[in-house]
Amino acid sequence: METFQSLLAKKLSDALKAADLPDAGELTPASDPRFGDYQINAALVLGKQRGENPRVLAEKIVAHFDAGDLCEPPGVAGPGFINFALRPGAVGEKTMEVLRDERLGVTETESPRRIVIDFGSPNAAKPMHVGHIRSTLLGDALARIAQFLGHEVIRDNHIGDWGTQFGMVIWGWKNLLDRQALQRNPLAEIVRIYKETNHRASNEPGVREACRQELIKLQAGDKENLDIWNECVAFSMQDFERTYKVLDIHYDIQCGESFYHDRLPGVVERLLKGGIAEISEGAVVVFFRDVPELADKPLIIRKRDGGFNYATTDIATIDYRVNDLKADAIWYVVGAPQTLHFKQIFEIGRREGYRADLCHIVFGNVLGEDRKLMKTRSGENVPLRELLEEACRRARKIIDEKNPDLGEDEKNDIAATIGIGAVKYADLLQYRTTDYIFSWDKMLSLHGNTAPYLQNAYVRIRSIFRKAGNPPLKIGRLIFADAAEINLAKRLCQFAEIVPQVLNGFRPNILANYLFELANSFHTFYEACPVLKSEEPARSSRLALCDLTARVLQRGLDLLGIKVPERM
RNA sequence: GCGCCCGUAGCUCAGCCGGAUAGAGCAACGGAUUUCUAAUCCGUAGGUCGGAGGUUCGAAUCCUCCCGGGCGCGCCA
Repeated sequence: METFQSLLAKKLSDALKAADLPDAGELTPASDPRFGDYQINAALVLGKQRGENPRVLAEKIVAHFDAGDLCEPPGVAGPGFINFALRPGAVGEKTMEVLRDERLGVTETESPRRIVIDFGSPNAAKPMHVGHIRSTLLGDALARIAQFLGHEVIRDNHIGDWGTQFGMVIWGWKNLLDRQALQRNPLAEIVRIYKETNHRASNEPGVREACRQELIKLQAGDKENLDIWNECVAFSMQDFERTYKVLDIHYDIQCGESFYHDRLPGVVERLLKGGIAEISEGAVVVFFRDVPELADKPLIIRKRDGGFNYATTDIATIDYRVNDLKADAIWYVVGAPQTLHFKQIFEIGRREGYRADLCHIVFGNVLGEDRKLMKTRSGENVPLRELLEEACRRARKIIDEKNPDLGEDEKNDIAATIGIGAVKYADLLQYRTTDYIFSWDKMLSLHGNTAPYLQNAYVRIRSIFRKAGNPPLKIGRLIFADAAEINLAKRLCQFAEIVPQVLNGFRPNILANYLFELANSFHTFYEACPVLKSEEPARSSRLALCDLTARVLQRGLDLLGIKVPERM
């Protein structure tokens, strides 16, 4: 479906051609409502290129512009902007078109790609904590949006299940394990033995060496150690799954580090043979002498002791995703500290001749309200499950105050929808690279740009339809008697313009912001325009606007991984 | 030392491939409620966009330097 933006862009292109000018500038929403709905700076750009007066050029373009029924004849303003104001009739028709469209006007991409999205990636033998939340939420949202836009998405959980920590876990398992505690809470017991072993290993050289030996045995395929490892990983996965269920996160594949274990020797051999890697000080190293930025940043892919490290694994991972999964693009949703690492890894990918589009999608830290990395009072990472439970608990408390008559089960369901939604929305609302200050009070606030605010707009609409007995929509034509109605309609038409932009720079925050503005426009409409009490044909028209608003809110929030309640 | 990221209203943040008078939310202040859920709406006030130069008709945005904060830089992941 064409958007207003694409329609205007076409007409503008025609006008430029007719005026014997090349395409230039960018058609954007008007920076101020006083300038209309859209604007373009083409005349300014062309004026600069050709050394001509931009206002004269703008007049020339406008003279050739065929507005049709779409908009008023465009005006020239300021230094040479061309402003477009949509005609109400065109807004009405476009809104009806969106109303009839399952996809709410969003067209699928013309160049679908197969995209592997690597996000989440917790470490086995440790519970998930706040440090995993941004990668998980951001990756999931990008996956949902890319999929909706018609890409083939493979969500991959690259679990850290083969690190050196398993030497300690296995030693602890053999020497410290409390079987009963394991049965009660497996992951907690694994964490306990890991911590205790870690503590002892740093004080007792004998324990340290014993752990090293356990790791070597594991990597050599020792049956007993492999069994222990398998059990630990299984317990971890169960724990992750519980959290993923709460968060409504789903993976297509979960190829952790261990999946690549037996491919590592081949990777090193190939890179050595291809001249990409060389031996230096006993280790196998890749140098990037011709890349200024990396010239003094070599990458070790096999340690002097013959062991492999995570760089080797990541190269093997690219191999698999490109050669076996046939990925056109791989998106790594991984924190900013690993920027250098991915530059190195991607450069190796290029040297291997891979054409896939490799992106490191960085994001900032989660900070506490003291502006330092978010930790518990005792200085440990905040377990994700506890954080999510706290969100639901707080949401529940507010529901008890606001709507005490709801049933117990419904209250709990709503609390989960609101609490989890609040956590997700607060995170996604912010541009991903900025550090994010975690604040319960802000995200669950009853006021402002929060998930509950957006959910409330949806709930108000559902309430209207319940009260009206869920009548079938009578789709006649829309009536714009009040400014709030046409403003809402224009906003609804913008959904199709916003969604594709999210992938340009990986910015779910622009979708979150759009949804806030939509909810805001709706609330204004809601205050100004009674729906059920109004006479026909306004009543049907307003019901249609309500219905479409609900659908856009629901779909938009769904693209962010957020659910909506029917009541709250 | 080198490299990357960040510095915008009292607070939290948008805006950053140059464009019109720099926008939200919170907090503050003033209004609106016989409610289709006030978890709402309307309004007021609040800024040398860290600083200094430069490019440009035009700079929060691009370039250089400086200050301040974070992170990363060969055998952890």
